[in-house]
Amino acid sequence: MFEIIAEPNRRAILGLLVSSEQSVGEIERRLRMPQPTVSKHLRVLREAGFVESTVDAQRRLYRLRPEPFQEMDDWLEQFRRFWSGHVDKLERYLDRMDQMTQKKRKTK
Amino acid sequence: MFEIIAEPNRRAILGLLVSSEQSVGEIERRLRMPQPTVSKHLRVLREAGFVESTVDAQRRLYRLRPEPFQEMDDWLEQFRRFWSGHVDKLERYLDRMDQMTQKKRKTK
DNA sequence: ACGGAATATACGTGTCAAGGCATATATAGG
DNA sequence: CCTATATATGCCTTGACACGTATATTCCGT
Repeated sequence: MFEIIAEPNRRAILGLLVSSEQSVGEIERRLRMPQPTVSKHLRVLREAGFVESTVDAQRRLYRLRPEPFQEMDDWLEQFRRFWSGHVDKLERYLDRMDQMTQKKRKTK
Repeated sequence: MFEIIAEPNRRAILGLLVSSEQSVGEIERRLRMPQPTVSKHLRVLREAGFVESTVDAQRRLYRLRPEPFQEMDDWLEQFRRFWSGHVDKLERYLDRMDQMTQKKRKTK
């Protein structure tokens, strides 16, 4: 999942789709990306579950699926706790205490 | 930044460091990862700003820096709006309306 | 059927990053 | 200084993946 969004073009595509579903051609024009490139990235995104597509005549419309984003959000959650103000400062304080304790042991 | 966390070993390292700062050896033992591998990944993480290190005799202690996580969180924010309940349902509804309108145009 | 629009996919190429192994470097104690 | 511990880095290999070009496939109107 994280490997998927590591690619900048795919992030750009996702950024477009968050507004509304779009066809390959629309993505192509808005991002100035060659059509085969668009299709290839969309395939990756589709297979990874980030998007789903529907057929509209010759057009394929792509839209976001929320699940992978929720999973990423879950992963990020642990770090959010880490960086929220109070916890952050306390952790650093305790780490410093811990270091001092260890240094005392070493010098013994 | 996203390319950094695309690598599973690095995510694992970050997952360890969220609890408390650690030395290379501790990471090595907890993740059962060869020492040079740990060092290499830590270097990548350090250069990308995810971690910072301090020296404790022969040991290098690594700890998290919050900024990259905050940036990722910001990026995810747009999708959070997308998947929050009400907006999500409304969007889908509007998309369906949009599709119907287009189909009517086509058949005209 | 044919032609056109839209898109998916095949094929080939070049780049790059992860991992393994070896070695260099940093720090401290005796 | 020597020895020990801890870690960083060099070198090489290899597989993954993005991209460009070409072609195949899907769908529809006439």
